[in-house]
Amino acid sequence: MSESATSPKPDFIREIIADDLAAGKHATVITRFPPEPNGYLHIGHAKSICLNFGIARENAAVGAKCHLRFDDTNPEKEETEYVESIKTDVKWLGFDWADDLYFASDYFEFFYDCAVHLIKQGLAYVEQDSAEEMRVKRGNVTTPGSRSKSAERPVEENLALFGKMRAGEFKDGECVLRAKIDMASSNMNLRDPVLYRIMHAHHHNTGDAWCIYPMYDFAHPLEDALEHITHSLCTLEFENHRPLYDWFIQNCPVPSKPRQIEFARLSLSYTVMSKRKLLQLVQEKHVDGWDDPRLPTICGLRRRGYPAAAIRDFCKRIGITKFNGTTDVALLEFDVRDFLNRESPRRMAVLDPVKVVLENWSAEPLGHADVSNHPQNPDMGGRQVPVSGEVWIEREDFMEDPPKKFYRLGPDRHVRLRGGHIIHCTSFEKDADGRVTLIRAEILPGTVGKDAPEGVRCKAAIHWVDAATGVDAEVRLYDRLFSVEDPDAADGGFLTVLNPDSLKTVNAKVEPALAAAEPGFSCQFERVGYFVADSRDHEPGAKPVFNRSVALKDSWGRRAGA
RNA sequence: AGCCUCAUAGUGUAAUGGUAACACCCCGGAUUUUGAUUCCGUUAUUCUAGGUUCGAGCCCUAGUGAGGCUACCA
Repeated sequence: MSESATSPKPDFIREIIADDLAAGKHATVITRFPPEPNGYLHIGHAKSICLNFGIARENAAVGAKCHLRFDDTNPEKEETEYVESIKTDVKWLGFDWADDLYFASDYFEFFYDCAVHLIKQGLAYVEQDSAEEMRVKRGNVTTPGSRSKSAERPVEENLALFGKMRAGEFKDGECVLRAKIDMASSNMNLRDPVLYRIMHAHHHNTGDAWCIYPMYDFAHPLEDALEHITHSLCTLEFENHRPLYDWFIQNCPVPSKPRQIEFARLSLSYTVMSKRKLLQLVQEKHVDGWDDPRLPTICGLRRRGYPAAAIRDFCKRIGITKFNGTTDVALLEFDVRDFLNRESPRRMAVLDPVKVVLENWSAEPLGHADVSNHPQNPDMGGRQVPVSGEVWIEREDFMEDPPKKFYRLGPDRHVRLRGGHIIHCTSFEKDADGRVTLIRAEILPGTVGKDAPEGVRCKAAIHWVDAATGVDAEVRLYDRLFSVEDPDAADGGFLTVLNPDSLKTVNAKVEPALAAAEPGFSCQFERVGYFVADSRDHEPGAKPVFNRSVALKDSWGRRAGA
């Protein structure tokens, strides 16, 4: 069992698609995930990826597909590094574009032809007003805009001018190509939008072949139509662009008529999701890089130990609507815990060790303890953990003066070493600061695999690591993701870390079986949380490094270890 | 201010015009060789006001609140 097998909720988009299919409007479904390669993917993109690739997968019976298309129409912000990272992350999330990998920049010639077509129809013209003049003449939401003299230029002149734009005879910003639609429209997007601007810039894909680049509004519908996309799914902020999208589909010589449908983007509590701010965090080195485990980037979540299947489960859980809300990260964390709980083997580790000396060990010495890898799933088998007369236990599992409902070790108390004996604490030592330095205890012979004998009160089993064979491991601790104090502050917003102690490193004792953990291996450290062998730092043969992934719930009303 | 979109427990989502529900979170209980898991249970919901209708979360009108648009970004 991996990912929960529940089929996705039939959201409004899937209903539209089902209706279109039933009505014979399309023989199949083709969707697309169209990122601009100007940054790394984050959990918000995962929602879109799961939607688009998910729909394709669900309609595989009619040959549905989902394209991966890089919307690379702005050479200033795009880099090959981002293209590669996006491919990696989409794959890691468990999706496959097969042969359908495209670049908007491969369609530049077609876009150009469409522009020429619009000019010939009298539907586009070369504007020589400056950006500032254009802004002023565009009017505002209450007052209609007005056209410049450029709009009256004859077709032949526009054609010649546009040819010169392409030929590089103008400098950046000297002129643009605009669609001729409606300067009085209540929809600002229709007030003669810019189609092409001049940029003498190097493009990651087309190099220096072009010095004019198409705008998103113009290029996107053409890209969709060219690829025979049936349903073009995008986020809510493009709602007002749909009339323009349809206008281009209507007025350009395109081979198909895609339909744009909008849904709400993901917003997560306590989390920065804007590409701009993520970029800032990375560039200003507030974080370790794009894959810093505190970041909500796909690679960050991966390094943090979030399974791809859990992210997919989460995307199913939150559904698709047009409601603009903020999802609590608790929903995400639940799916991660839920998946890890089912899939991760259990291992023992001690983060803050105190030594326990078992003074009567020779009364019933064990070579090893037999421990189940997953008590709820016997199929995962068990393992033998070496044990001797000295073990490490967690400091917080011993209390000198325990409160009422503390069930673990204390003076003259009993507790079970998981998979081993029940032990009885006989004495302990403290240093000058009152810190416990050593615990002395006795094993109760005959209690391995047996209930506590009559009269012995033992309600808990604690994890431990054998002092003789335990392995030192580096463990990186962190809890919450990054957050912004005031994202919309007048000063541009201050980026703050919710927990400044995040990402601190401690040295832990782990059982020998973990020393050989493969990168990406996740396990549950009993009563402490889920950990993953770091997928980036951990080199085979080196000392293992673990990241704490998601804390277990703690019965004291907080997250364990928080 | 004009136009567009949205509004269901604390959070995310369901509900051919016909008894408002599921999950998460929270709290309580049972089981437990992980204070986890599992199981059971508690609390709490249709933004407001009108209208249509035998009947409205759903349809209509107005209001309120939230988001988007006034880039040669996507």
